[in-house]
Amino acid sequence: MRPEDSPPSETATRILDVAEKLVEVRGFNGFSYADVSREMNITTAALHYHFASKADLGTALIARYTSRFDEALAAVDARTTDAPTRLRAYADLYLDVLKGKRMCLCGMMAAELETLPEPMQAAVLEFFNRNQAWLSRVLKEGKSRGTIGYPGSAANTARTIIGTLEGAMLLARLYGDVVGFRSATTHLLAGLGPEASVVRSAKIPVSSL
Amino acid sequence: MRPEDSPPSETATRILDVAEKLVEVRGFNGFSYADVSREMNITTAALHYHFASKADLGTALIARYTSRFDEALAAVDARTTDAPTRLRAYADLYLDVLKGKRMCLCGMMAAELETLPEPMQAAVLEFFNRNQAWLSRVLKEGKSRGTIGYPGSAANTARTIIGTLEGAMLLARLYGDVVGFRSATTHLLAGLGPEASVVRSAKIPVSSL
DNA sequence: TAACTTACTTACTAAGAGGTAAGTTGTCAA
DNA sequence: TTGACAACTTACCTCTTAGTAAGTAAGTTA
Repeated sequence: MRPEDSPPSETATRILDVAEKLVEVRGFNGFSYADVSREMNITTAALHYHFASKADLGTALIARYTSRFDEALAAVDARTTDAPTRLRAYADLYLDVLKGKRMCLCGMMAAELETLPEPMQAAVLEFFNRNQAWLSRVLKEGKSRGTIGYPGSAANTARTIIGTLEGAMLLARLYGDVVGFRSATTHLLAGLGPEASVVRSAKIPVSSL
Repeated sequence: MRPEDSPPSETATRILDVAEKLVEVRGFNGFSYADVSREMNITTAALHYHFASKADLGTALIARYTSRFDEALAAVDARTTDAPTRLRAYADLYLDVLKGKRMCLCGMMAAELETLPEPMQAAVLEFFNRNQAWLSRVLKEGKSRGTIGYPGSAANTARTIIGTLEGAMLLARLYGDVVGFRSATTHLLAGLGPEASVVRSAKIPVSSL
């Protein structure tokens, strides 16, 4: 077994690349070490050398995905201070993943959550918590500057945004078109205009409390 | 093997019940015949008697789920003619499934789509097509009566609605609360008020075309 | 140059997957 | 009362799964 905490070797990186694609297309329960090994001309034993167990591989996948997302969000922060533009940029991050019949890695794992080993479950939750925290921050800033509006709490709205984007990805992949994803994000962001702060006089009734 | 096209026996129904719950919690790739047999005090061979292959079981699951949904939609149609009320009722259908840490059966299978045998893939797509058709009809009726508004095509809006609800379920299950789901549906439906027909003067810029 | 490390391979194992063939039991119609 | 059938069980099979143990070739370090 290879030493821990050392910078990931080139092979380890390639394994993560192949495995990530497999998870995003087939899910964590939908691929095996054999699939990865086949695509790499390497034995499954070699995979175990780099990632002792499948759970370890899964945890590493989520960790890398999360930190990439963190970097992307930091880049968005650096690029603009305008909240609506930041939200649009956030939606575009999902768009990048979607190309190539893929789902968001963590969206996929969220669906399979109950079957995942506990450390992976915690890591998936952490990914969404970070997204929610970033979005909440942007939403609050936007509201205080009057560029954005939403009813209820920022945290709840953030969660709604994430859910909408994950769902839009699911459907876009199903129908094999990116156009549907675009219209969904447009609809979503349009609903976050400044006027949305006002609680709408519910034309559409709220059912059972 | 049992004769086909006969009305499903009581045992077959129970198998479907148990399997459906397993799929909604763990996914189609996340359970085995052994899991079902364990929960039923029956052998796996008996399962094969009722459903020759796992693919057959999966197809039967989707068929039953789809026809139940069809019935529910027909019931909504019978209950009210008001488009906004119909949409709210539609969202409430998802809410029923969500209780008990479950995902929509077909939402789950949509995530795993690439790993499913082709007949199941077709059946999943059919489920979403029917939902889209029903929603499109309701949306068009609502628009013509001025009770509902949306930009772009009814088909695209319908797909957005489905995606939003599926995504909201995913997140609600992840965080173990139904409240988030409610706020997501409220946000969604609020964005379908009559004034939404007007193409908004995009406060939030549309990025790359 | 001996000792150690890294990055693998070969060759295995146990458990679990989906699936099958043949036999058993109970019910019911002719 | 017999034979046919539905609804199973027992006892298997084969393949795939994750995982392991032992060995090896190519460096690297002391």
